[in-house]
Amino acid sequence: MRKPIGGAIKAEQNNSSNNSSSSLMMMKMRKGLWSPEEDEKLMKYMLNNGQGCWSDIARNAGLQRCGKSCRLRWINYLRPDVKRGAFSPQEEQLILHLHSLLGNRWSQIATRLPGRTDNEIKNFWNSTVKKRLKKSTSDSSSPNTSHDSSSPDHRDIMGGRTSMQDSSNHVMAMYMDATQRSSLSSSSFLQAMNMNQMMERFPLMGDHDVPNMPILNASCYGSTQVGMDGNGISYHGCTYEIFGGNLGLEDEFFNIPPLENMTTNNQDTKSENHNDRTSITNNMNNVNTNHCYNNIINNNKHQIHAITDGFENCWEAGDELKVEEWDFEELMRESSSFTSLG
DNA sequence: AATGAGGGCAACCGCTCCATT
DNA sequence: GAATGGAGCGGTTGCCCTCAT
Repeated sequence: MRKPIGGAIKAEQNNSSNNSSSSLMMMKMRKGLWSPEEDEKLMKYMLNNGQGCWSDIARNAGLQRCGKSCRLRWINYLRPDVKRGAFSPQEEQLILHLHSLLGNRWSQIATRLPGRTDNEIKNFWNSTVKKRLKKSTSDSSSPNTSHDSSSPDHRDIMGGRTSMQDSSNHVMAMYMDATQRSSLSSSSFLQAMNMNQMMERFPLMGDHDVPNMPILNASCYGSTQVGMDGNGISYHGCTYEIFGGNLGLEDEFFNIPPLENMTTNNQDTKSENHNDRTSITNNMNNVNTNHCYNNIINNNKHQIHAITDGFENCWEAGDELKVEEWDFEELMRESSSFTSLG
């Protein structure tokens, strides 16, 4: 909602009939783009006095802005540690990953990307990533794409494809369910769509001849391990493209944890929307470490076949990968270790 | 060179949460 | 317990820029 600089001073819309100080303040409140002078004022004030009550800051800094506006400007633009410029492939990957965990909780995602603001990430998602997802969806829905799962070649590779498709539907349903319950936005729906496509391209999950292999039920979905190379997702040594590839992360793992996590432990529907922000974080901070996940990450970080080892370890151990056993903080440490953001 | 479309991004809006009174 | 105000969050808007025509 960019407005002309200096254009929207409400005083001009009112006359002097209202004499209260608060009204005067409101009358003088400036909106729209920040001028360099305003930036300088706010920056100086913040550096000298530090953060406090934002309405006081606005007043004391001599700004005709509301505290809210000052806060936003500081956080999104003036803060010394704010990182600007294009997102690196690693950052992109981490955003995708975190979004699969957290949905549109941009502030939560932003805390995992040093120097990036929630607004920036949100904008990035709403423009770039959504576009890619849409493109990816339309590409794969095209009957002539190289990923056409109905092609004979593909079918050869896709042993057990039928179950995969059923399973991916399951995932979709699950995801949708989680989406509904957690009030996630349409972007999550898009992502779910994309996840389905991804799942359709993972032949070996359906091919995995392990009795009782719980293909893509909520638990297994939670531990779906996907390796990344420069061109996309690798699974059992096969490479599948997502988002047109080029997401980097050579020889590294990319875990797609279950979105179900986010809700099964938060059945209290009141926790949804805003107040589940904290409950989710707290929940994740308090969960026990999923040893299966840690086995995979810690012991087999750079080996594709480790993925299946991880699965088998899980099921041999008879683990029901309960969603509450998933250690978010641990994951984040691992994530940061393989994304080397800076 | 002119212009229209689309994308990127900064900033506002409305809402909720939380602390204080 | 209710009211109030500040802070923070996600959604949305609309201006500016770039690019295709």
